[in-house]
Amino acid sequence: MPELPEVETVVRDLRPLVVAAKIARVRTSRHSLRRRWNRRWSRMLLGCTIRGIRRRGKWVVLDLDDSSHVLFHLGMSGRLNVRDGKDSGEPHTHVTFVFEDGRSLRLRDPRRFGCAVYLATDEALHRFFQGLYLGPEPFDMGRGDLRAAAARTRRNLKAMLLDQSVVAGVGNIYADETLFEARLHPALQANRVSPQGIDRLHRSLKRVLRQAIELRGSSIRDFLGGNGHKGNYQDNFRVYGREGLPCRRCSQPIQRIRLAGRSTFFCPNCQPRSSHNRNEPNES
DNA sequence: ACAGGATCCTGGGGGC
DNA sequence: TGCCCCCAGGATCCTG
Repeated sequence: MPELPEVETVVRDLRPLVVAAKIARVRTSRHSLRRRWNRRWSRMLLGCTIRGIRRRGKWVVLDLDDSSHVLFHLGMSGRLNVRDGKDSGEPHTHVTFVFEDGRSLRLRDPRRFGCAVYLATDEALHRFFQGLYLGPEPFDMGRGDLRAAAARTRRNLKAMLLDQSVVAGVGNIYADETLFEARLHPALQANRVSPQGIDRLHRSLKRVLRQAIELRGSSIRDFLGGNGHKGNYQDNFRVYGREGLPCRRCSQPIQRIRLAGRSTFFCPNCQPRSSHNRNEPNES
C-alpha cells in the first residue's frame, strides 16, 4: 500500500532523524522477509554513519559513509520509524539499526512483503536497480517516454501504470486516481490510445502524485509517516474505494472491475471506453 | 514475447 | 460474542 507519495513522506520525515546517526548494533528477527537478510550485512554496517536518505520508486535508500547502501521496501504493510531507547518489543519488527545515541531505526512489517537489502558499493546499488528493470521516476519522465512505453505494449492502461519498469512508484491507488484525472478508461489498450490521451495521462500522473505528496500520502488502514503522523490524501480520492458512490464530477456511481488482478475503480461516464465524447461527459 | 494468474503473508471486516 | 472465510495488494514466479 505504501506507494510513491507514502514512501516519499516516510523519507522526508526520517531525514532529520537518521542523517548523521551512527550504527552501533543491528538486530534482525528470525522470520524471513521477501528477501533474506544476510547475517554478514549486519557486521558490515557496524560503525557506519548514515549520510543521507532518499527514495527511488517505492524503495527507501540509505546512503552510508563508506559508500555502501541499505534499501528498504515496505511491501504492503511495512513501517519504518525511529524510536527512542528501550526495546519496546513491538511485534513484527524484522530489522533494527540501533544507533550510538540509543535511538533505533526499525522496519516493522506484519505481512512480510517488504524487505531490507545491503549493497556494498554504488556499483552494486546501480546493478540492483538495473536487475529489477526499475523504470524512470515519474517526475523525471518526459512525455515522450510514456508515449514510447504505451506504443510498445498491448496491455491495458492500468497494467501499464502498475508496471515498475514503465514508471517507478505507482501502485493501485494512484493508478486509478491518475486514470480518472486523465479521463481514460483503465481497460483501454495502451497502444491504441491517442498520443494526446497518453500526454493527458503523463500530466495527470505528475499532478496526482505531487498533490498526494503535499498531503503526506494516504492513510488507509494503518499507514503512518516516518514521524507517526497520518496522511490526508485519502479524503481526496476521486474513485479509489468509492464503488457505488457518486462521481465527484458527474455524480454517476463509481464502478469497480478487476484488472491486472487488482480492484480497479473508475467513473463509467467520465472515463468512457471509447474516446468519442471524451470532451463532454454527460452531466446527470 | 507478452499477458494474466497464482503465490506469499497477516489483520481486519463481513456474515452467520 | 465468536468463528470462519475472504479480501487487501507489491513483487515475483509460473503458465498459456
